[in-house]
Amino acid sequence: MSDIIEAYLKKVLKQQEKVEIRRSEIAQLFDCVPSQINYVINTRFTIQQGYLVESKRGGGGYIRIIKVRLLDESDLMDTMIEIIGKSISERDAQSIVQTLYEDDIISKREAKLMLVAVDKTLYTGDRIIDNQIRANLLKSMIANLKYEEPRE
Amino acid sequence: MSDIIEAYLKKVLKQQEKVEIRRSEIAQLFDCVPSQINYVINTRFTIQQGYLVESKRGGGGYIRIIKVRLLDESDLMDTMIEIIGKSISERDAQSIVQTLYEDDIISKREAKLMLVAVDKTLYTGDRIIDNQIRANLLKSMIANLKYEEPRE
DNA sequence: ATATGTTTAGTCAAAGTTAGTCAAAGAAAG
DNA sequence: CTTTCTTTGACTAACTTTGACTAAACATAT
Repeated sequence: MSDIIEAYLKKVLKQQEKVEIRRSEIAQLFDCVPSQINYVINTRFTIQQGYLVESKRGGGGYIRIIKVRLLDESDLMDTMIEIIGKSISERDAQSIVQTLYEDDIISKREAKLMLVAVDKTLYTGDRIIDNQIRANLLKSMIANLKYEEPRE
Repeated sequence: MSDIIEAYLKKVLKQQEKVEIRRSEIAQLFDCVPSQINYVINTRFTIQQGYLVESKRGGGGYIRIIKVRLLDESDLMDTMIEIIGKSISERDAQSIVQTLYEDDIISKREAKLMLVAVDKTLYTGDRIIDNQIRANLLKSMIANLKYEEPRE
């Protein structure tokens, strides 16, 4: 179900940069509870994945999803480094790598390398420490790409 | 039993390069416990045998097996993985990356990424643990470069 | 202006649905 | 007889669905 709703919204976003919905309407359209829409947005339309979400409650309320595409690669990478901060989950890290790949900043092989570097099973086993190591690695890798000649 | 399930999956993969199953369905089809499917996958669809496996749990979960093409240099890479073992120093790791680059197995950018991933300052600070993490990362990275996925 | 009611969306935790792990038991091979 | 491979199932982990409760914005009456 979540996958279907995600696909629907992304399809719209392929043609427009922005989509505005009424939560209850979409819920009704797909015959699910309204909060499922929040679940989809929280898991598939995060800033790490390159989406911005705005909403308003009350009469005339809405949820707006905007596909953000930073003009400059360097800006995008700076923003990502900021988002990563001191600690990051495996899932969020994967989203960031995915976004870099989709925005054509890294190749598929580079993406694979970065995904490996971010894999939780390879570190210490302690959640908190692992999230910090992951943040360190990911930030360093991205920073490194910034100062290298563009690929190909 | 395992052989039968293996044969079934490989038959599908002869025609499709990719197969997606629901673990419980296949288990039911062959009248075995679900975890038997994991056994088959772990013993017969490894990366050494040229298969990539992806999966997702929860509602709409799946197991996906993808047939990949191994690179010509994959034997050399296997040797490197063996040499790395359970633990490796930063210096030794650097020379392995260097070798990969000189042998034209990885690009300059890929080398840079790997060198970052192998940098001691990014881990825990404990030398023994760091050497283990480094070995895990490096082996996993090399293993992931061994194959090429079919087109999307 | 303020209070009250209505209409939205947000949160969170419990329940539900998959797949993963691991070790003990059983079977087959050497 | 011993070793290795396979089968099984109890337990765990990850992801999704659901719904009761909360919060915010707007509308209306006082």
